[in-house]
Amino acid sequence: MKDAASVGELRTLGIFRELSACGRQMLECGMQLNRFADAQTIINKGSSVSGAYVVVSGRLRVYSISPGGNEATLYFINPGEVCILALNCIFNNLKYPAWVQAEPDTRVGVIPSLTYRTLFQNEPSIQNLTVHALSVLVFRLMEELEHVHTLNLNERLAKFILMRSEADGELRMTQSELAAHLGSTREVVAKLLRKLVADRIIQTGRGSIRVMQRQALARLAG
Amino acid sequence: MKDAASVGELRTLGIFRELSACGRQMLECGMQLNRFADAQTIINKGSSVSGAYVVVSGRLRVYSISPGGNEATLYFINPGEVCILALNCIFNNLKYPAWVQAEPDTRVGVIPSLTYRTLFQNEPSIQNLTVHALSVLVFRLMEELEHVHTLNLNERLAKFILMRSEADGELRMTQSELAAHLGSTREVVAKLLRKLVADRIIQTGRGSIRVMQRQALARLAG
DNA sequence: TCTGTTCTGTATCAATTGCTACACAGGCAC
DNA sequence: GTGCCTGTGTAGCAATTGATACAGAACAGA
Repeated sequence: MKDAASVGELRTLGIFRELSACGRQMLECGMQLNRFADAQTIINKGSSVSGAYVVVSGRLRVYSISPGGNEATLYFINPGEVCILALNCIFNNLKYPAWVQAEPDTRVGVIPSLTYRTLFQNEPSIQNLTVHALSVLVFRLMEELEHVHTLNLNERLAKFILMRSEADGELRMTQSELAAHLGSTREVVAKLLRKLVADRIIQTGRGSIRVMQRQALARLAG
Repeated sequence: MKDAASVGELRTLGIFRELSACGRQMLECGMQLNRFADAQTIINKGSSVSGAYVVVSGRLRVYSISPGGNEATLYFINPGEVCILALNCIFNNLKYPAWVQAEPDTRVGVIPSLTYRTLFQNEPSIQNLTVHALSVLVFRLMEELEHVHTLNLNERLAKFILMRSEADGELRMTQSELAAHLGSTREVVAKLLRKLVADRIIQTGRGSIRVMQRQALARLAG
């Protein structure tokens, strides 16, 4: 790997700590680091997958696009997490089934497919990492699917704002992006936000939302 | 395992074929077989998971229940497949996050948690089985999530009937069950089915649907 | 400052879906 | 037969959501 700092960071994040010397060497030789200063799409649906993706810093967003062009966020990949879809593709020789977008200031390590499969066969820690990452994703997807089935858009919006806002209540995101995350349209989101503003539960600004009453929002989230 | 026929069946289904002698013995000693002659709920949300579930014959249905009481099918587990949620729970010591219902004439093998974790550590074939099963589930869930976001109920209904009907076009299922699978209500499903009947794409009967024009249905499925 | 772009605020109408209510048909037990 | 239960067919209204349209505010750059 060309970036020693990133190797250290990955260890700090709890990844690859228990590798054998052999495995570590394989990893450090094979891994490549990609930096994404600006938000940009880095994988398109149907792309071939070159390897396992590990987020070092920043965040990746995995989303689908409807025939009408609307986006819907499937899930996020945070620092220290592995892109499971890419793992799937590696293990099953599939094309990538969705789009991936890097948020600003994101660094991603790429472990070539062959390297990863070899590591998986020989390193218990990689086996556990893989299974655990898959497990977490399965739970997230099931939860999301359940929410889509059981909650209406207003509840999902409230939940999303709660989950994604910072400790100070700030959520920097345009209404269009918000709508994309929820698989809806900007106008509908704007209408729902309007009600929340009228009830003084949130304040809206250009490109940002500020939560004023966290508990009230939590009640609305069902 | 108390049922030699089932061990053979599982091998035929491609499971546990490549176990070491030691691993096979562990499995045969520890595995229990449960038979479900009638349709019944076998796991409730929040239950503790006693082990890994392998479907020998029949089918399991995993579903969630909304606060209002509506069911929504998350996915099915077919013969030769493992219940991944149970695996998740085993590896992460979690309670089961959904309900599971056995269809009539279903047999399920249960491998105690400890046995499975030991097998996972030592048997490459179990590692692969686990990762592959998780991968397949992730893809199914993502596909379902994408469909919920991008398709309307009519399209999802058409897709469901297509996927679940037999080769002769027969689908034995009440409209209520159909609605539960889709996370909707009977009345709405009945309304949509009515249109399909009027267009002579399907015929409806008590507890069954017969596909008359498979291609027309496929077009409607988006 | 001017201009073009992005984002927000708002209104209106259409389509979809959920909810309630009720009639009728088939099957089963008595 | 009679009554009961389950399942289907249908109607109508309410709520949610999507689609279209347009005006104005904030922002960036020339």
